[in-house]
Amino acid sequence: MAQAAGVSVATVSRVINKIPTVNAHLRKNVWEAIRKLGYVPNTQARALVSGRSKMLGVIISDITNPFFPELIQGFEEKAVEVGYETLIGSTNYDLHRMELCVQRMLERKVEGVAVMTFGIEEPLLDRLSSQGIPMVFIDVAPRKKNISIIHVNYESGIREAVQHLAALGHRRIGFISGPQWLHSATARLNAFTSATKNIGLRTENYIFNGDHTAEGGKRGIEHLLSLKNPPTAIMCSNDLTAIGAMHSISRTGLSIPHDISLIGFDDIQITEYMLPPLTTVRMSGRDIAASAVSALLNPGVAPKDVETALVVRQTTSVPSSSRSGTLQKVRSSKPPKRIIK
Amino acid sequence: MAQAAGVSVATVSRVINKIPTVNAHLRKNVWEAIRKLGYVPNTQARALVSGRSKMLGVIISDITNPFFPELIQGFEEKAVEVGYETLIGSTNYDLHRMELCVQRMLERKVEGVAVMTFGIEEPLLDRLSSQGIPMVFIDVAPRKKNISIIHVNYESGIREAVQHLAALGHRRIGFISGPQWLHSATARLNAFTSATKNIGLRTENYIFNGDHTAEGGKRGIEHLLSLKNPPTAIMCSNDLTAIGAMHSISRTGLSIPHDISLIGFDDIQITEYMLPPLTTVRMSGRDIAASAVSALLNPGVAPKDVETALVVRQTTSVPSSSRSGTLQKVRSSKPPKRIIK
DNA sequence: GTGAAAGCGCTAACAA
DNA sequence: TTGTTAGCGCTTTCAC
Repeated sequence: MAQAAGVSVATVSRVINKIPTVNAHLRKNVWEAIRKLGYVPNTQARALVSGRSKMLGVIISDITNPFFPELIQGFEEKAVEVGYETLIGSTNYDLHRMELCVQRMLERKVEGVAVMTFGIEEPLLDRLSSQGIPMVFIDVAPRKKNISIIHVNYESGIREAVQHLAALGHRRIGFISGPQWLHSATARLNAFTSATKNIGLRTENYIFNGDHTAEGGKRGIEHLLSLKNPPTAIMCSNDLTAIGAMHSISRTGLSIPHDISLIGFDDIQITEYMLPPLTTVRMSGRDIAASAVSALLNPGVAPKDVETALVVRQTTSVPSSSRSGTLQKVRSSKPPKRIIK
Repeated sequence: MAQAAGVSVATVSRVINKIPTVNAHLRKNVWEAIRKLGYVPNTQARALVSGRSKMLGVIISDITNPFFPELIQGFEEKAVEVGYETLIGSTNYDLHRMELCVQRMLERKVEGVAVMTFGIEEPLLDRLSSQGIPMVFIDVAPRKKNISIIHVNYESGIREAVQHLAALGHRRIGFISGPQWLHSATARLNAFTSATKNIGLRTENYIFNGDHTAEGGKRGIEHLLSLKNPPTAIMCSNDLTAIGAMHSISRTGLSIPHDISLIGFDDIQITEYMLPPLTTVRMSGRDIAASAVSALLNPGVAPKDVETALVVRQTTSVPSSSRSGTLQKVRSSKPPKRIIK
């Protein structure tokens, strides 16, 4: 290659790395030879000598969790943008696979690891940490050098959602939570509690402990609707829960949003295709991914928080009690059936 | 590292690569030193000297297509299983990004590329091909050395679906197709046509040209239901289309499956969460991924076909016309509303 | 069975 | 400004 252009390998290297001190003429020759020979620099060799692999790792847990695809795609896109490759590892909650992931990351000499799984074993973390590899976590992480944390602002979106419901006239708002050991779940519950308290609503009896599955959503609905004075609106700690809730509600013959309003959390892709499309609080996987990439590349600076926001679709409306009341006359209790043609 | 174990680097190499001709005693020493020092072999260096990167590339097009996550996850899993890393490139239908993807794959010296996007420019393909890099495509590909093709058996699943509908008593079955330039779409349409013809059904007037989007599904329904003698069951070329169809149908006041049966294709994750859960033909992204990985690793042998199969959920039932007829008394036209407690 | 040494394709010092 | 050279961490001959 070098001789094809009539120069030394060093010059080729300089041209490729766009070192400005190269004679314009030679530079042109080199580029031509590169094109003619279809030459492609060997990243392995560059990595070996420079000590920089130009790779970033992401570790995720549950591959069936519909939140992750957006996260991964966002990560990959952002990484490519700044010249990095992405190594994906999925642990599927399996400790052994988690170990393998860490090992792979170490072997490939990644320059940073985003741990998007919930929890990682200390010893594994230490292996990464002791190599000085920057890491980034969501919400919580052991305090260590070169570990940064992306904080998600659950409050903003959930407050918006609560206020949206309150503005619609709802006073009895229920909440189906996620598992209590999950930080992001308790944070959402807390955000809900304080948002409702702030506007003078009491919700103690309207909280059901779910588990972030559709099944949990179903159970939550069964419980909440069996109350003597059931809530007229229900928020769910994630979209999967809300979807389970939708199924359960529709099976009772009640209609959404007419008889009961529903709000999810996450805004996974499915939600807009639900019937009716689910109103939810958006937590952007892309934002988290972007924040993660820049956190890994700038280990010193604190990553910026990720905001959440209400996305109003069609599962919320005024409570049915107020519909027949004097205040509002919204529409007949069911839209008339319309047969095409 | 080598001196820590009191041996030469060559011996360490032999131990790590499990060359059997190493003294058991020394071997033990080496492993101990490895553990004690937390030594991790440098993959870049190994790749450089061995000429084998142990990486495989996947190129996908539309990152919002819900079919891909399963594909990618399956690929990654399978690749890790056989000791390979996965490089993902998403083109988003952008030619320039496709070029970048190919360039990245070349630079990282991947040992194979699965092109899961629909279409790739010849010159790009040649760059890969001229390096002797094995490639794998779905359904169609230029005939070249080291290019293999995974054939999807669309017929089997679609035939099953048609027969399922016919067995239920449907005689007027519609089809909302995908875009005609897409091979996988025309293959599905052909499979449908021949499956219906085989059992003596005429469907010429019941075929609508969709585009594999929910929007296309909506338009398809509007057209098909406006026919003088509308179909009692409709199959869709993919799940997104079926989801659009569901929305459209429900908006007319008709109910699924009571008034009209619906079947999708792909079995993306969303489908089981639809209301009601969508009956569909499963094309496993995992199977395709697994087949792709082994095709790349064994460029000689033809990869095995991927089968499709009907997954019966709740969007199909006997046609409403036969319900009130003499042949069948299935159930009252609507399940009675049941209020919990 | 083990070690010494060459060299994979590059980059970065140093010379010229 | 350009070329020469050492060496990144490993595998693989080739001696021993």
